[in-house]
Amino acid sequence: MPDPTSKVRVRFAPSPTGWLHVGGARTAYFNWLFARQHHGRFVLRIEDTDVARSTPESEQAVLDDLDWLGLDHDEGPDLGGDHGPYRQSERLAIYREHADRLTARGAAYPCFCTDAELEERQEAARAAGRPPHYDGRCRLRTPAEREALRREGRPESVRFVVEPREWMLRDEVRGAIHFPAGMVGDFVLLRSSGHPTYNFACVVDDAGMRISHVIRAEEHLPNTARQLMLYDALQIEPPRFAHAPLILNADRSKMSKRTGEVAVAVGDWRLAGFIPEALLSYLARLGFHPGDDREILTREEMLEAFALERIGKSGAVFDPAKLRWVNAHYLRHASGRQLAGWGAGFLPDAARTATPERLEALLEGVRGNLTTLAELPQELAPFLDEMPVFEPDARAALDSEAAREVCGALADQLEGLAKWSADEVKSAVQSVGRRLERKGRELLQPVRAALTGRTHGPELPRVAELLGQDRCVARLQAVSRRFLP
RNA sequence: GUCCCUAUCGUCUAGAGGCCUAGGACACCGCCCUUUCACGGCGGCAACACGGGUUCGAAUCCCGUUGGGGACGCCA
Repeated sequence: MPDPTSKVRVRFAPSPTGWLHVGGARTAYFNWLFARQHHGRFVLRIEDTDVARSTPESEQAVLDDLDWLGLDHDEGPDLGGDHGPYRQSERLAIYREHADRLTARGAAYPCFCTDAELEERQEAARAAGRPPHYDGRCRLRTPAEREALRREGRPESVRFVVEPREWMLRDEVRGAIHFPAGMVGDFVLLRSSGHPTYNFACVVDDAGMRISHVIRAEEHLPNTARQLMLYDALQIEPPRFAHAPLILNADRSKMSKRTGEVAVAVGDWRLAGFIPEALLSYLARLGFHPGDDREILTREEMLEAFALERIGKSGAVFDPAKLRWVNAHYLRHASGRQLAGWGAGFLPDAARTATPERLEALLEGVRGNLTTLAELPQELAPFLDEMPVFEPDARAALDSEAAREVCGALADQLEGLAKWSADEVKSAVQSVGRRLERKGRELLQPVRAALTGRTHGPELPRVAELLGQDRCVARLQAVSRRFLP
């Protein structure tokens, strides 16, 4: 519950130009944790100033992914709040007002350079080995020149006057960071379209929305210098900043949409059968350490353990293998009911139509063999279909006189059973083993293969229990008669 | 090119001058448990980038080199 007296206000500010990706999910999680543990407010702000790339569909997708992850916000475009609107495209007048104020004070000025001119000069500067900054040529124009340029119909943007001084940031995770003078040139505040640029909108909104802590990824570190300048010019106390390390590809480049041998979209992991708890737990440990040996932390445990000072400084490679391990861990320890909820979208029709009790029993039976929910159909199939589909190694395990003999003998034994339980089946198998003088792999592997068509799965007595007497007998008989579909 | 950040096993990381013969986890390998596979348990492999300082003592502090990354945009 947000506490109205808490001063902590954090935000997650995605741009709706695609899907939520894992880096964004981690940033959102860190912000959410910080807000919740300080009983503050978690604000969702949509940064849709890039008109060409922003779409309502994308905004909805991001909202859906956050919802799936269970990262609920307190203020946002969908909920409203006291500091809205929460979509930057709806705050244009606010940016204009601030830009005008800065211009009136001489802290900003109109710029009439065109894209082509800018690009040309930038390239020239690069070629000459100079920093590719704006050369400031519109800064000194007289009012008369400006009027003339305006009449020519040239595009008019607003640029910020960058003072020749150095800046210092006290980052909550990195400590003091010095930005020397001359690091950046006069940058654009308002585009000729009237839309603000990222740094300007970010500062105006963080200030306007009373954000106390900006927790975001390291890629924004150089931006912070510009933002500090803006806070200073606007005479606003800046928030505290915490920059988390980047999430990296296997080659240590920034994990992004294009370099993808690994899925980066949260939605892709969801579709691949990963559960939100596992994804969040894994992501949290990328660049964060709880201070003890725990590898998997639930949301509640993270609420206890999370601290800005425990965020690391160096980039972290995203390792799908470890995510798989975390996911499998959650699945193995889940109840049938939980699994039924998580796995709803992955269940085959035959499982959907089963009674809840039957479904939960099946899920608890197979959970030990699951890494992702996407494996549900194949793991469940032996228990749902009339006859199993035999995998190659199961066929191989059954391809001997000895194996068929075991199956035949066990079929007879099971057929005569008056009571059907895991224990009864177990002793029947034991007695067949004794009689035919077979044990271990020689005995159990053919039985498993005959019953399920596979060489791995739940413990045998449990398999038998879930399958029922008739199907067990039928399957063993089929194999003993060399009848493999 | 310029600026900024960063540097411990393949990967995620612990480590705040002596507790370090560098700990945990994933992955990999072996053994045990289970009359099978998996799960689990136990064990193994495997790292302080390099060079200078400071100090009685450095993975830890300082400087440099190298590597990696990010940013330099009317993208965010």
